[in-house]
Amino acid sequence: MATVKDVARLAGVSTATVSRTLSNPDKVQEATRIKVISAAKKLGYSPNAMARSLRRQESKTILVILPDIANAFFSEIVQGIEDIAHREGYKILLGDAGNSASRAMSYVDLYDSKQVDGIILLTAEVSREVFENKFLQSQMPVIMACEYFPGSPIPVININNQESAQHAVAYLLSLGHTQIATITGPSNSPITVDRNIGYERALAAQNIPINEHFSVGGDYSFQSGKDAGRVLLQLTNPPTAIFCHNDEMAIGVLNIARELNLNVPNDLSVIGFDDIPFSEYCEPALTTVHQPRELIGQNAMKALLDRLHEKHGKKGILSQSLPTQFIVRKSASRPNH
Amino acid sequence: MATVKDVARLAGVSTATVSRTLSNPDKVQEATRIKVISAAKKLGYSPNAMARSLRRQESKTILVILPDIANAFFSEIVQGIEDIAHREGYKILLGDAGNSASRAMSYVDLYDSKQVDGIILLTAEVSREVFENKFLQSQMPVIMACEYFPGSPIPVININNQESAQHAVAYLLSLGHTQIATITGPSNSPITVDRNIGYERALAAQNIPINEHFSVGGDYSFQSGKDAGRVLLQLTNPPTAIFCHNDEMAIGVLNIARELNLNVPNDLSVIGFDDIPFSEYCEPALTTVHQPRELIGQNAMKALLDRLHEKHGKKGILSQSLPTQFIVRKSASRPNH
DNA sequence: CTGAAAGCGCTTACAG
DNA sequence: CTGAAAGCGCTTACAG
Repeated sequence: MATVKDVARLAGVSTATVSRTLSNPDKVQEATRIKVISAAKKLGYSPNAMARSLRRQESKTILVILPDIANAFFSEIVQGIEDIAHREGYKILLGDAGNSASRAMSYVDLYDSKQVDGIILLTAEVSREVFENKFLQSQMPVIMACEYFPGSPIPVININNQESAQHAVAYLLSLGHTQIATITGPSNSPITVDRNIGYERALAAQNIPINEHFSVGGDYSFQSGKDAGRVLLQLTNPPTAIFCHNDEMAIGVLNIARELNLNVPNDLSVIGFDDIPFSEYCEPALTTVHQPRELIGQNAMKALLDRLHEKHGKKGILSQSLPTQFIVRKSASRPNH
Repeated sequence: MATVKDVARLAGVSTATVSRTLSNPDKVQEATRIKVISAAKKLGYSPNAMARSLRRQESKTILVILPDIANAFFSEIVQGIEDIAHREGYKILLGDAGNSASRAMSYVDLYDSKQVDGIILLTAEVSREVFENKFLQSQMPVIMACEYFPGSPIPVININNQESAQHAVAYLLSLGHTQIATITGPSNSPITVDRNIGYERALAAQNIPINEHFSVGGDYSFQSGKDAGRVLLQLTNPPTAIFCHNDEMAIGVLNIARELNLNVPNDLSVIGFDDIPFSEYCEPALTTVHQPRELIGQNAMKALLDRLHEKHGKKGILSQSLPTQFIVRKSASRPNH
C-alpha cells in the first residue's frame, strides 16, 4: 500500500505537505494541492489510521458496551449513537457482553490500550468501582444510557422509570383493576428498583395493599415472562392485570395466557415497557410505555462528544431524563367480574 | 499513561526486554520476567494497541458489515462470530449499513486505513465490483455469510435457500394446499431468487401452474409483510397458504389475517423463514425454516481466520452450505373446503 | 538471555 | 507556503 512517502515522491513535495494537503487543505497553495491530490489518487493512497492515531493520540472510535446484542431494545439506541458518531467522524465499536459482567469488563481494555476514546455503557452489569475509578482518576470519558448506578458521578441519559411505571399501573387502576401483579427485571438492577417503586406508589395512592405473591422476577427474556406469568396465573387468587418490566416478558405472558385459555384483555390485562417494534404486531397489540430510544442514543453520543471536547469544563452536568409516552393498544381493558 | 519506557526504567531493563516479557515470556529469564511484570503492574501498564498495530502491521480487528442492526436475524450470527473471534484474540467492529448500500461501502475504508484485518459481509447490498477487486487484486480477506454474489470468487458460508424453500412449499402441498402464494425478499437479492426457484420447483413438481398474482415483494419488515398480505388476501381468488421469505413478514401476515377476521391456520396457512426467537411466541406459533445462525457466524469467522493465516494457500475453497431444519409449529394446517 | 537501534506511517512545532 | 526533523509507542532482526 502507498504511504505518504510515495505520494510525496510522486508529487515532488515533502511528506509534511502531503499530510497538510489532506488534513488542512487551505494551508497549502492551490497548485501544490492539486499535485498532491492527483498523486494520492493515482496511487490509491489511504492514510494509515493506526499511525495517525498514534501520532494524534486519539482513535476517533467510541466503544458501546451492550448487555446483549440479541435484545431488540438496543438496536435503535445504537442507531441513534451511530447517527451522531458518523456525523462527527467517529467510528463505533460494539461490545456485546452476552449478559456476562466479566465479558463486559473485558472491553474496557480497549480504552486502556488506546483503541477507543470513550465509552457508552448500556449496562450496569459491570464493576461500578472500576468504572468510577477510571472516570474520576483517569478522566475516562464515559456516559451511561438507560442503565445507571444510583448516586454515581457518571453521567446518564435515561428516562424516569419510576414515573413511567407509576403511570402505567395507574392506568390499570383507572380501568378498575385492583389485583395487579408485576413481573420485574433483574432484581439487582436500579431500573428494576425504580419501576417497582412506581408500581408500589400507584397502588399506595389508591390504598391498595402490596400482595407479596404478586411480584415475580424475570430477566427480560420471552421465556422468563412466560414462566413468571404461569406462576402468577396459577395462584389461588390470580391477578386480573400484570405490569411487566419489558415487552418481551409481556409477550411471554400473552403466550402463557393463551396456553391457559385466558383471553387478553378480557380475562387478563397485560402492560409492557419499552415499545419494541414487535409489540405492535403481537396478539393482542401491546399497551406499553414508549421509550425514545433513538433520542437516548443520540443524546448519549452528544454528551460523550461534549466530554471529549471538554465543553462544560470537566465537571459539567450532562445527565438527562427524557420523556416517555404511554401507548394504549389492545392488551389492557376493564376487568370482567 | 505508562509506556514501555517507564516500565523498562522501573525494572532496570531495556524496552526490548519489556516487550519480550509481555509477548514471549519464555524468551526471558525468570528473574527478569518477575522484575518486569511487577514493574508493569505497579505502573498499571497497558500496551498501546495502536503502536503495536503499526509496528506489527495488523490490527487484530475484524469488521462485520450488517444490512440493518434492527433485524433480529443477525444477532445470533454476530454472537457466533464473536465467540470465535474472541477466542482467537480478535476484536469485532460492527458496521451497521442501515439498509443503505453507500453507507455499507463507507466501511471498507476501515480496511484501506488498516484499522481492520478482514471483513465479514452479511449483505450483498454493496458494490460487488469493489469487493471483488479488493479480494482479487489486493487480497483483502473477506467472507460473505448468508448473502452472496452468484458466481463470485468470494467465499460464502450459507444455507441452501432453494432446497429449504422447496421443502417448505412441498409441506404446504402435502397438506393439500394448491393455492399457495409467496411474499418474497428484495427482488434484486440472489437469496430471493433462490427461494423463488424453490417455491416454483415445488409447485412444478405437482404440476401446479404459477399464478403471477401470487407473488408479492417485501423488504423483510413486519410492515411489508402486512402490506403484501393484504394485497394477497384481498384478491378475488385469494390463496389458502402463504410462504414468506422471512419470519418478520410472516408475522405481518398473521397480523393482517387477524384484521381481516381470518383464522390462521384454519382459514390461512402461513410459513416463515429463519426461525427468529420471536417466531415461537407469536400467535399462532410460526411454522418456519430454521437457519443455524450461530454456526453460520462461527464458521464464517473460522473461514476468515484461515484466510488470514493463509491456510489452504491463497485459493483454498472455503465456501460452505450448512443444513437447515424445517420446524413445524401451529401456523400451517390442511385447507378447509 | 539481553540491549541498542531501526523503523512502522503518520503529524506538527519550528525555522525559513 | 513549505521542508527537515523529531517523535507518538511499540517490536524485532541483529549483534553480543
